[in-house]
Amino acid sequence: MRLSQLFARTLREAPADAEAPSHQLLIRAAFIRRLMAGVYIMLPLGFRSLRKIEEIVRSEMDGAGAQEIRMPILLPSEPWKITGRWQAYGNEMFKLVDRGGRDLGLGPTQEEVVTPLVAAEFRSYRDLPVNLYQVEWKYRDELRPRFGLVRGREFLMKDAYSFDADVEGMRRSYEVMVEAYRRVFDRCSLDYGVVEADSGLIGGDVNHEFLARTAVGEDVFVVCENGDYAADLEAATYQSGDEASDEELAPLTEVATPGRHTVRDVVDFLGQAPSQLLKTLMYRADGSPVAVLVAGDRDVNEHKLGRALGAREVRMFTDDDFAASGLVKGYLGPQSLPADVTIVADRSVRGGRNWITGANQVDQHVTGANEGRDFRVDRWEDVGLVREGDRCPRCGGSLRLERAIVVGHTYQLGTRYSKPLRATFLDETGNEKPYLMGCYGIGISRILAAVAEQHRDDRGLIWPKALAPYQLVVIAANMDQPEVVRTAECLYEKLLSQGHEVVFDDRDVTAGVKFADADLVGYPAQLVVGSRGLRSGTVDLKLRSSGERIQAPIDDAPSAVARLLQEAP
RNA sequence: CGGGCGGUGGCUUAGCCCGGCAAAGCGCCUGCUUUGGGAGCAGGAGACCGGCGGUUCGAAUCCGCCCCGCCCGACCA
Repeated sequence: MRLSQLFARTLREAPADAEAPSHQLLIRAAFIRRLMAGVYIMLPLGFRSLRKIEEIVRSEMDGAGAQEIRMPILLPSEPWKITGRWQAYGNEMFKLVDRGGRDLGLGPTQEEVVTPLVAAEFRSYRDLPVNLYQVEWKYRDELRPRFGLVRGREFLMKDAYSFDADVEGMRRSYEVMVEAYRRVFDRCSLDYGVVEADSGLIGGDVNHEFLARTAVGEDVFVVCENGDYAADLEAATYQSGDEASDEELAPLTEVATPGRHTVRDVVDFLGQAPSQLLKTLMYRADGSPVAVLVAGDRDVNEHKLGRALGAREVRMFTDDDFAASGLVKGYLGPQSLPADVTIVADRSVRGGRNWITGANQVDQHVTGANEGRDFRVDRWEDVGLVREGDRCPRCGGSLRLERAIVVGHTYQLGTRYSKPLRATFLDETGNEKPYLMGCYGIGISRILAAVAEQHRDDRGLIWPKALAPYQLVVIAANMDQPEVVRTAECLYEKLLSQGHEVVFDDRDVTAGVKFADADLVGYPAQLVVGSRGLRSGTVDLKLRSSGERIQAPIDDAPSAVARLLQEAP
């Protein structure tokens, strides 16, 4: 490809609406252009890199025994209504109505398509296991699209679905996929980790996220300083100091706290630490009222709360809920909650004594509140949100919060979909049983952003060979000198014929522009033909990743390029 | 959806407080001069200042409503 013809106009300055480095560089280097929030056009360079990722994923999926199919994006609503996800996905699913008035959706994921498909075709345990995958654009009306390709409303995903006859089989299929995922991310040169995660709307029990470490990322995860624990923030736990305080029990005393209804206001007013206040938060879990108790310096993890309660939907009390219940927002305490409220306390407050908490009246708090004597706890659960510095659940080491981009997520679904959709096979004894399923996603367009985020410097992108749109750029440094142009052209043709993925920068611009663009786009290697070298019969080679420059005789240039590319990461 | 910030030629921005000829750099076109790390000079094209309404003799500027985008948060590959 000649750059004079390539549909790629690089930008000297970052567009104002891009903040993340990967986003800015992908736009500046002419890989992508924004169409609207969370929706991007793939330009030739970006599309080539995206295809490379796709092919890596395909080869590893095929190698792991999965078979590629292609499922529709436009979906009927019925199976979604059966599994409850038509509602559960809510506004995150793009919904439309056809001319006949039927509800349709754009696919955010495809369990509801693949499960009935397999159930209709593979009816016997003899057919199992089977694993089907596709690479297709997905649609989710995200609450907040972010960082360009990192979280789009339209994104390219590889989704695979395994079907097994029993739990052991499902686990084996799962392991095979996890190993394939490791190879995919290794081949993409990603610095990544595997963590325990929350299964969200997909459901199921065991699941893992593959996280690419980045300074900007849509995801927060927790790691132990000793490296023995890592989990997504939504799933992370911590050791709670269970040792009971030996403090003497103080009497329950009301104190006036006029106008002070935030934790900060109250403890400052009373001259105490936030950890001494017992926060009482009202939730509705599948409709039932639940009070959650945590220390004043900790937040509730609603994902963990939902799981602890076995609830599908957990949301905080609205003002209407407060009005209907007669509880006083801002001055809640567990002492006088009605009997129909389930009181859930985070394990970390178990040892605490003499709490400050609300008095259930405006402008009143109490001190000296104690569990057992003054209030009851119906359930002790692990529902606290991990904070920086909490103790590791494995070793007690200090936990740290880091950001990452989730590039893959694997789930052991069990019968989450096969049961409601009545997707069954006949086992050895002739009994109908639901399939044991797994599902496995890789964000392909997201990998493009994650790799850009991890492989760059202040000059631009630094693509690993496996993902670079082209391996090499041949730069003619002096377009006014026919000898230079002729030599560059000749080398370009030769490299092309040898099968290299090479572009020829034959644009009529100054050398500086070409060098800057070559660094910005991030070709792994650059070959520079200029009048300076030509005098001594040489060309210059540069490795983008290390900045290493060498000279090679013109005749030897193609093999020198091949050797240099060998070295490139 | 809540909080914060923003929308002015293709891009980055100034102008907005304090109303009075829409401006600069980059990019683009023409010509000349240049040519190894985003060259120089000269000329040129390109903007109903996000939209609608209001105030005013006069609105990019003031007021109201709406739309769009970015960042933080709640959700996710």
